[in-house]
Amino acid sequence: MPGLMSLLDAVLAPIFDDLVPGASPALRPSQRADFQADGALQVARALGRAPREVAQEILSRAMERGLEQMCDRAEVAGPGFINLRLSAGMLAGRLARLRPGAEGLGAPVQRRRLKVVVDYGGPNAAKQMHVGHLRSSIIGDALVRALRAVGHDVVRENHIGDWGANFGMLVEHLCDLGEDRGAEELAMGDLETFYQAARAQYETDASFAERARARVVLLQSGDPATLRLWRLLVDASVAHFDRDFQRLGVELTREDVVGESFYNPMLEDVVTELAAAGLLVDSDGARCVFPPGHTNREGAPLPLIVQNSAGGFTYAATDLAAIKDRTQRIGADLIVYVVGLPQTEHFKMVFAVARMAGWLGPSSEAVHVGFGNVLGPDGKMFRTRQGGTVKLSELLQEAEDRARALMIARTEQTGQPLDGDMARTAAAVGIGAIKYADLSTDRTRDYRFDWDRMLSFDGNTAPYIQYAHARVCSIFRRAGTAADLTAMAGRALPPEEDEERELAKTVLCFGDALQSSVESYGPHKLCAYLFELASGFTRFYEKCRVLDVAPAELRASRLALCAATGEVLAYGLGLLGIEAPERM
RNA sequence: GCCCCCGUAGCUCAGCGGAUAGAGCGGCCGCCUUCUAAGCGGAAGGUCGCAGGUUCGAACCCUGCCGGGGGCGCCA
Repeated sequence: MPGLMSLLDAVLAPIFDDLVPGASPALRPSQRADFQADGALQVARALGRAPREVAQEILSRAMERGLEQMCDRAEVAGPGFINLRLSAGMLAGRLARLRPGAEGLGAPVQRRRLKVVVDYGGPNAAKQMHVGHLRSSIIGDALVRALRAVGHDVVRENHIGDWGANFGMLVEHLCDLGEDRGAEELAMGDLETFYQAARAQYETDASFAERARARVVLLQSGDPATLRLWRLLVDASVAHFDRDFQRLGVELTREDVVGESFYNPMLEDVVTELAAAGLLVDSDGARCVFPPGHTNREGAPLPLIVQNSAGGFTYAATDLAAIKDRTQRIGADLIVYVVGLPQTEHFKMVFAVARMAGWLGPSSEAVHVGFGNVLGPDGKMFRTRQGGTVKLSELLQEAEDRARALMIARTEQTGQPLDGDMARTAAAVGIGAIKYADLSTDRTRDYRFDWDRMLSFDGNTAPYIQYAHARVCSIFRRAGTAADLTAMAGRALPPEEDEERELAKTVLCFGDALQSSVESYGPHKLCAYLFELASGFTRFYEKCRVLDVAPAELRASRLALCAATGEVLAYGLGLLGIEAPERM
C-alpha cells in the first residue's frame, strides 16, 4: 500500500531506466496537475533528442503499462514536463485499501530490515537535564519511531556520561553527606544542587580536592566500595532522567542506558587493535590516529586522540569501542548518532578511524544526525531570565501550565466546559507543542523557542494538527459510530468536491512523506505533511458537510474520508511522539 | 589562518537544478441559524546577502566577497 507518488514512480521509473540507466522520473507534486515528472528533460539531454518528443514517448509507454488506469489526464507540457492528474475512481480505489497501522496507511516497508542502533548523545549523570538535552531526545525519539515504522529493527542507546574524573568529587561529596542523607538528597532534591555543592567544595577546599583525586584513582582501579557509591549516584541520576523522559513522552528508559562506563572494559582492546593495525601514532606522549583529510590550525594533520599522555582514555576511544561493540556484538547495520552539530568533525574522524580499523565495513555504516542549538525568543542561547540554564522539568511544567491556561481561557470564552480530562489534554498539547516546534524545522538549524508561537492554534503547530484530529473525533462522536477504518474504507466514493479530492490525495501520500522523512533523517518533512493534511481536512470541514448530507452513500463516503484522515493524523503524530487527544 | 553551517516576504520558516519562488504569523478586508470560529476565505507583501561563472534552465551547482554562528591535539 505505497503512497501515490511511489505508485506512479513504480510505473514510470522502469521506462526512464530503460532509456537512460539510472535516470529517474523526478516526480513531484504539481500546481498544474496532481504530480509532474520532470525527468524527461534530463533523459532528452542524455539522448540528444528533443525533450517533448522524449516525454511523449515515455508517456505513451507508461500509459500502456498501467498509467492509463490511474489518470484521467496525462500530458506533456512546457519544455517537456509530464503532467499527471489522477482519476477520481483511482483515488477511491486507493482509499478503499487503507487500513490502520503503518503498512495499511502506506508506510514504505523496506526490502531489507536493518539493525539500527540510535545513539542519543546522552546527558551527564549527576547533572540535571536541561534544554540542551531536549533536541537529541525529541529528534532521536521521532527517528526511532519512524525507522521502526518502515520496518527496521531499532535499538535505542542512551549514551550517558556516567564515568570520568567528576565522579571522584561526587563520590567524596556523597561520603561527606553520609550515605543515607546523600541518597535522600539525590532522590528528592535536584541533581544540580548536589553537583554544584560538590563542585564548590572541590574548588574551595584543597583537602577535599585531594580526596576527590584519590577517589578517581580508586574508582578507576575498581575499588568495590567506591564502585558501590558510584553506582548509587548513577542510579539516582538515571531515576531522574526516567522521570523527565516519561513526562516528555519519549520512549527512552533506564533499559536503554548504555553509558560510557559500559565501554570502559573494552578500551584497552580498542587501543591494542589500533596499534596492531599499525594505525596508532605516539605524538607528544598521546596515542593518536591520524585519519587523512583533517588538519589543525597550523595545517598539520589532526589527530584523533584515543589515549592522552597521562594514560587516560578519551571519549574518542569510547566512541570507537561503542562502534566496535555495536557492529560486532549487536550486529548493527547502521548506527545513527543524534548529537549536536558542533561534533561534526569529531564524528567524521571517529567514523574514518573505525573504517580504517575495520569496525565499520562494507555492510555497516554510521551517520551523524546533527542538530543546531535551541535559542530563546531573543535569538540568543536559551536561558532563564536570571541567565541560568533552563531545567527540563521546569520547562515541561511551564508547557503544561500554559496549555491549561489557554484551555481555561477558551472555556470561559465559549461558555462550554471542557468535557475531557483537562490535565491530560493540557499535557498532550503543551508537550506536543514543544516537540513539534523542535521537529518542524530543519534540524540542522538553530531554532527559536517561542511559547506563543508553538502553542498557537494557527499555523504549523502541534495544537493546530491536534485540533484537526479532535474535530474528526467529534464528528464520530456525533455520528455515534466508531472511526473504524477497516469497516469504512471501502465506502469511499470517487471524490467530487475539490476539497474532498485534495484531502483524499493528501491522505494517500502519507507513505511518500514518511519515506522522504526517513531517508533524510528529517522529521520536519513528516511535520510539513501532517500540517498539509490537517489544513486540508480543515478546508474540507468548512466546505463539505458530513453528518447532515444526503444521500446516505455520500455521508458514508465522507465519514470514510474522515476516518482515514483521523487515522493518519493520529498515527503520524504518534511517529513524532506526540499524542492526539480526542477532545480539545 | 584553515574547515563546517547559515543568510529566501516585516517576523518564524519550507523549497536546494526545472514552468509565474511557497507556508504560517503579524497588518488589512470578509465569513459563525449548520458536525469544536482554538476555524476558513481574500487582497497586500520578495533584486531568494552581493558579484561573477556553469547550464536550454540556478534560490538551488562552482568561484570570490560581505554578514552571522560553530569547530580546529591531550574535557566530553
